[in-house]
Amino acid sequence: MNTSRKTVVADHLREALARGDYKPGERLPGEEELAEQLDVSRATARLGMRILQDEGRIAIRAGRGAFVADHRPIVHLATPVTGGGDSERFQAGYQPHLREAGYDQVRQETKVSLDTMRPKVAKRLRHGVEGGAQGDLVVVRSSSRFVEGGLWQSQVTYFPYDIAGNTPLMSPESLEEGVTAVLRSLGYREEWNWDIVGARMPSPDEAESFGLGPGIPLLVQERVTYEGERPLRFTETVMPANRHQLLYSGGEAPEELLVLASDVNIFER
Amino acid sequence: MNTSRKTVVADHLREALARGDYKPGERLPGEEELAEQLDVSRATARLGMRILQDEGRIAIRAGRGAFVADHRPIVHLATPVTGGGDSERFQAGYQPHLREAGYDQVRQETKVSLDTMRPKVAKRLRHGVEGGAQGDLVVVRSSSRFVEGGLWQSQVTYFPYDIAGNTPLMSPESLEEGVTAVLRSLGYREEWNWDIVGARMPSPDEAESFGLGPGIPLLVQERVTYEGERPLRFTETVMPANRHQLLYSGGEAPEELLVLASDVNIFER
DNA sequence: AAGTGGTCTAGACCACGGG
DNA sequence: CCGTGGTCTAGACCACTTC
Repeated sequence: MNTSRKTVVADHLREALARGDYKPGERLPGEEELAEQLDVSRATARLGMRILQDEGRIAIRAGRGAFVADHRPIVHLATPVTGGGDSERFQAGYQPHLREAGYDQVRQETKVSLDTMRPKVAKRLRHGVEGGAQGDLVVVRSSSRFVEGGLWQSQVTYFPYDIAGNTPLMSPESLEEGVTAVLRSLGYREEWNWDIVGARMPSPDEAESFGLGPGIPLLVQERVTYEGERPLRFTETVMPANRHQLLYSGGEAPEELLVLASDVNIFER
Repeated sequence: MNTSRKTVVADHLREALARGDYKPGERLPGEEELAEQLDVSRATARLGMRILQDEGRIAIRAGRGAFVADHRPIVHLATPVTGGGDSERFQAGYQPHLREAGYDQVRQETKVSLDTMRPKVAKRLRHGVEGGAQGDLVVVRSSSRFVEGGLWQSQVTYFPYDIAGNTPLMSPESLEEGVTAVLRSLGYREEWNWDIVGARMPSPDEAESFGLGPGIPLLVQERVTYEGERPLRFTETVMPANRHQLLYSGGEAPEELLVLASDVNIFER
């Protein structure tokens, strides 16, 4: 059994939270106060709080204090369009979806560049293509989505140059109709795809740009779409897991029940 | 710009790792040694290493030292069976899949209990059902999968009692044929489903049972399957993100390319 | 027993946020 | 300005691992 002093502090707080002594968003006792209450040094109280922070249960802000974390992830429909018109609620696009969830001030920045493939990209886009003349060139579209001024989600899409070169895909304008539609207008059909979903902790840069403290992982989704055996694009989406969840539906799901799913929260007990 | 001493330590290590000075699994300099090299107190060196640990880049083991983290997540095909026979490589089941990935000593423990629905469970299983006599009862199947002696993944499935009561689903034997097949033999068809995928940090209990240090999030997958509008089961799967990734395929994906996807690693740069 | 990380203290000073 | 967290030190002792 672990009865170190800092564990005592952490357990003390954890129990208080479980009891509901403090509501989400509410401020907790400060380091000094806790140290006195539990008769430990301030450093130890600090270490104890740090544990709760690493668990994602509280958010500590310098000069302000510690606050109960409030995770309300938004659900994104990730199921590819294969199934036809799935749910209008989600199909309408990213921004309306967010607005509906109560967020305002949604903004998007897109940058486009031309680059040679990193090994990681090559591994995903090279299949079924000879490494010909421009076989190493990719069009890179990087989009950052901001909500209420903060970075919300970032997405990078790589297209083989012979598909996207000198097309609307190279314009930094946002693609209102969606990538799939633009590709189709260029004569390519996204017939099928795979998604890989995983999670990891943010790098310092990522933590900084997303405004994340310790205890908040990133959800990472990689998607490659194909026409036949030919890869059309590789998209990597990175989003803080306290604000995002992915929804995959199988079969012909009635919209009403997808809406139910969109209300799910893995942080719920 | 952050130039605090502990940041210097962290950056020093991060650069060394990026340079490839230490390979995955290799031991790093100790706290004392680092402190001396960089002319900081041991406590500061410690804090610096802690940062790298929280990023999931190194694993620190008491009495041993710090080691470069080596994340090699296994890809699990999560796409529901809707599409028919997708890929034999994955369909064969969990254990062979793991064995193929080079792991031995795979074991599974299943416990079955009868319980009343928590609110979370009710929210997911109540739809399309009147809260009748036994409407609150659920059959709970908890499975823990162990690999090389350590907890690998844990899964809890809830069935409405009027579906699973007095059936093979209440036996703690593992269901060789899979839940879907057993349900079918009981006259239920899993016509469609939704999955919600998210990530969060482990609780102390979870960290303990999975053997996780700081810096490793959990991947959480929730799945509810339906026949028509009736929920048949709710499954929650929890797995350490450094060892698991989920694969969702859309369209009729050729097996060869799914195999390519199964080689993807989000930790790659 | 030696080596390495884990915990803890007391005290100092800095940095940020809000009156 | 004050309160709060952020960083850092020096030194002590404990617990676990390995030889």
